Amino acid sequence: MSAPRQSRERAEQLRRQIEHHNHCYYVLDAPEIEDAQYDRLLRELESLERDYPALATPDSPTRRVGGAPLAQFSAVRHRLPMLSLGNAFSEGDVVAFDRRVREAAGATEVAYSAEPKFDGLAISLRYEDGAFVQGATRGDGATGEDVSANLRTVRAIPMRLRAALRGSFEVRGEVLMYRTDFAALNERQRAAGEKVFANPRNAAAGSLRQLDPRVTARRALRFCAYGVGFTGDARLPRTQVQLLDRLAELGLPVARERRLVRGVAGLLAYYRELAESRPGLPFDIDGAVYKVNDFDLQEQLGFVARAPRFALAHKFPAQEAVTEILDITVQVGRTGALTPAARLAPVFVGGVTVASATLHNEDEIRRKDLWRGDRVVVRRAGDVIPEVVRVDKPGPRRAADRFRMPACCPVCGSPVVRLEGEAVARCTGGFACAAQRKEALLHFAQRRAMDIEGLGEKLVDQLVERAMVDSPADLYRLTIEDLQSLERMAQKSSRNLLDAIAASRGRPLGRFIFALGIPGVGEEVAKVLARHFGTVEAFLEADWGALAERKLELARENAARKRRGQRLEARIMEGIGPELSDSLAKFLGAAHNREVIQALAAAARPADDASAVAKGALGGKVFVITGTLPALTRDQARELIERHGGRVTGSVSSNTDFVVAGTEPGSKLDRAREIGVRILDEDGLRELLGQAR
DNA sequence: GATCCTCGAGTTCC
DNA sequence: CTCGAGGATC
Repeated sequence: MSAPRQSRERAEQLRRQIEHHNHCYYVLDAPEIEDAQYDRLLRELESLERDYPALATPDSPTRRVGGAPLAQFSAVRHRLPMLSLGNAFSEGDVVAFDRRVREAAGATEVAYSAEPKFDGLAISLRYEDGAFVQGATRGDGATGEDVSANLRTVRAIPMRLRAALRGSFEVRGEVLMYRTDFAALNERQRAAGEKVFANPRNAAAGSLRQLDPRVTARRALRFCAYGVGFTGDARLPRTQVQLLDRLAELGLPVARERRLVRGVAGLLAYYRELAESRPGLPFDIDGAVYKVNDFDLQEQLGFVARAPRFALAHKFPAQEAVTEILDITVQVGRTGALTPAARLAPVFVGGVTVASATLHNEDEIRRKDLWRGDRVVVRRAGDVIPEVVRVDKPGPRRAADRFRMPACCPVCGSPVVRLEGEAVARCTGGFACAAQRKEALLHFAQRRAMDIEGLGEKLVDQLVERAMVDSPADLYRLTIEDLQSLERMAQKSSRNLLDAIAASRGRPLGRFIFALGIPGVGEEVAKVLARHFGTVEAFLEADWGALAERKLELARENAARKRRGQRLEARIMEGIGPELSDSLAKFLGAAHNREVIQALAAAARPADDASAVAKGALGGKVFVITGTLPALTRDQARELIERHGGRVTGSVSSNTDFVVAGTEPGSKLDRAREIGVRILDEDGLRELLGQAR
C-alpha cells in the first residue's frame, strides 16, 4: 500500500527539518533547537517510515542509526590518490618551504590558505548527483576501506549536498571526535567494563572501523572537510580559500579556524595564534596546514613523490615525557641486524603509554650517551614511533649499566660482526639463526609478499621451535595433523591456515621475489626484476655481469644522445645499480640459494609476470618490421613480438608504436622518422622484451 | 663530487 | 615514521 499524500509530505518535511538542524548543529555550530526536540522529530520520522516503508529514502536521516553489521570492509580504490603532506617542525622549515614556492612562482609574496591540522582520520566521501553514496578511509593513499555504513551515522556528513551537482563529486576531510565526547565515551566504556581509548584519535579510529554501524552511531563522530578529490565537471573556485567557502555552502562542515594569509610572516603568525588557541579548541589538532591558495600555482608546483610541493604540515612540537631506562635489550631482525631497544618504565606520552623505544644502533646510543638506569626524555616522533630524545638525569651508571653490543648473537650464539662503514651489527648465523628463520618466514607470509593470512608471530614461533618449518618451502608441506598439534590450533584454525597457505600459490612473480627476502630487494626492486625477467627460471639464469655491462653501455649511449639533443633510450631495470647487481649476483650465484628458490617456486608456483611475458612491456603495442635483422628472420621476429603480446602490421601509421629496423630498410623507416615513431634495432627490441642476449 | 630522491629495513601501539 | 644508503642527475 502506498503512503497517503499527507504522510509523504510530512516525511519529506521532517527530513528537511532534521537535516537543517544537523546543519545548524554540526556545520554552523549554532543549534536552533534543544536536543529533546530534535529527538522528537527523528522519532516521528522513524515511526512514519515504519508505517510506510516506501517513505524510507536511502538518504533519510533515520538511516543514521546504523544498518546491519558487515562481515568485513571492502576495498575502495581512490579515483585520485589521497596524498600525505610534507612536514615542518621548525620555523626554518617553513621559511624554506615559502622560499621554494616563491622561486617557482616568481613572486615576492605568495598567498596561502592556513588551516588547523586535525588529529583524526582522513577520509574521502563520494557524492553522486549530490547524494552521498560512499565513503572510504585513506588506507595507503591509493586504496582504502569502504566505511560508508559507518559514515552514514556521522551527522556532520550531509547525505545530500545543498546544490544539484551532477555526476561524481568527492570530498576529502577528517573524521574526528570532540574531547568532551571522548571523555563521555570513555566514561561509558569504563562503566560497561569495556576497554577505554587512549585518546580521541584512537576512539575515532576505533569507532570508524566498527563492523557494526549501530555501534558507530552511538559514538558522536564529527567530520570536517578540507578539500576535494575527483570532482568531474563541477564548476569550482580556483583558490583553496574560496573552495572551502564553497564546501561550506554545499552543507559541509569546514574549519572555522581557516584563514587567508600572506607570505611567510603570515604563516608563522597564524601558527602562533593557533598554538595559543589550541587548548581552548573542542578537538585535538597537531599543527597547521598551509596550502598555496591559487590552484594554478599549485598545479605549476606539482608533486614530489607522494607529497604535493604546494602544501605543508607545520607540526606542533611533540609532547615529551620523562621516564627511566629499565634495560637495553637486543633484537635480531630478518637480515640478522642486531637492534638495541630501550625498555622503559611505562609512561603516557602523546596519547599512548610507551614501554619501549628503538635505539637503532650502537652509535646512536653512544651519541646520546644512554645508560641503563638513566632518566630520559621520551617523545613520539611524528606522533607514532617513540623516541628517546636525550638523558634527563644520569642514573647510578655502574659498569654493568653501560650498553655493549654482544659479541655473540643472543638467539643462536653465532659471532656478531659489524662491517667497516656500516652502522649495524649483524648476526652471522644466517639460516642457522632461529630469529632470522622466524623473521624470514614472517616476511614471506606478510601481506605485501605472499599474503598468508593468519600466519603470525605466535604461530611462526611454534613452527620454528618445533622444527616443523625451516624455510618457506616447508609451509607448503604442512598437514592438518601437523597444525593441530600446536597450541590454540584446533580443527577450524588449522583448516583456515592450510587454506590460506594454499591460496598463496600463484601470487604474482614480483611478490614472490619480494617474499624471498633478498637483502636490498624490497617491493619496488622486486617488481622491477619481475617485469624484466618474467619467470622464475629467467630470474635464476640471469647473467648479471652481462647486464651490468649493458647498463653501462646504455648509460654512455644515453649521455651521448643527450649531448646531441636526441631522445633518450629506455633504460634497463631502472633503480638497480652496481651495488644491487653485485648483491643479487652473489645471492643467486650460490647454488644453495638457487636450489632453495627452485624448490620454493615449485611449491608456491608464482605466476609469470604478465607485463614481461603475456602482454609484454608490449601489451597491445603495434610493431612494423623493415629490413633484415641480424639474428632473426622476419617470421621469428614476428613470433617473438606476438608471444610478448605485441602486434605486427605491414605499414607505418600514427597507430604504430615501434618500427624495428634492420639493414637495408625500406621506405617504412623514412615514414617512421617522418611521423616520429620510435625506431628500434634488434637489440632494442630484445631490451624491450626484457631479454638478455 | 655534490645533491636530491627513492627505496629498504626496522619499529611501536592498538 | 624515520634513518641510512643506493641510485639518478647535474
